[in-house]
Amino acid sequence: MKINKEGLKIKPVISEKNILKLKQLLIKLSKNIRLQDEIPTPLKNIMGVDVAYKEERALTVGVLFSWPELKHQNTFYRVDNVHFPYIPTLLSFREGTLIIRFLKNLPLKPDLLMVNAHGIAHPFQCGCASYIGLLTDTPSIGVAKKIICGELTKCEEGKNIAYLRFNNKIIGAVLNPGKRSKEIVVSAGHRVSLETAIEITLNTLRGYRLPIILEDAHRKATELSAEKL
DNA sequence: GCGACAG
DNA sequence: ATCTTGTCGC
Repeated sequence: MKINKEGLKIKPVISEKNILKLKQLLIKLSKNIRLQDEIPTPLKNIMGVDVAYKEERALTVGVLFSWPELKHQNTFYRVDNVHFPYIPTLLSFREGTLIIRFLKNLPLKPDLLMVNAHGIAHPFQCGCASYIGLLTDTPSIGVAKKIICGELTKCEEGKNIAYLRFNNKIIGAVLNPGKRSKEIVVSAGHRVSLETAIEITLNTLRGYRLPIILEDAHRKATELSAEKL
């Protein structure tokens, strides 16, 4: 049995009953999400966040980039024990909680957050990016590599984008639709419109699959976890 | 009832 | 996500 100064490192088993309650909580929280643009003007920076795991420990990273220059400004990180398992649709309670804890201990408050997860393009309309935005009252955008729910609308003529529809509402957009290996799914998290989320995502693509901000956050999370965990 | 299911 | 060799494609 693995033990450290923080106590027993055991992934808690979540009961079916509690899973249902958490799903209901997400549905309830989704009603507080605001989808109009409420970002600082002018927008000065964007922080990309990511988490790397090693056994039952997690290293959360935040990379701050200036906007619109997109220059790296700073890197912050924090180490925690993992307290929740990965359960499809409940990523918020595993990773979201870690990122929120990280953000609340930062010496600054980013203008906008970019998260490698879904925003409202989620079965309960409250993915990890929305959850983080709501609980920290910060504008947020979700960018994921796979669709978790919704159906693709027809790709507009000449455009490289298709919208995601779920429950008869447009919940997100897929860039590079078709080739599943390169597509990315963009959705509003909180206090940002889908149009703005798409525009910012498109303007942060630099030849990698994900926005440079998320690629950088992911790379630093991996590097730091190898060194610190 | 069955299958799908971000990181 | 993470564990990992060779391998397919631009």
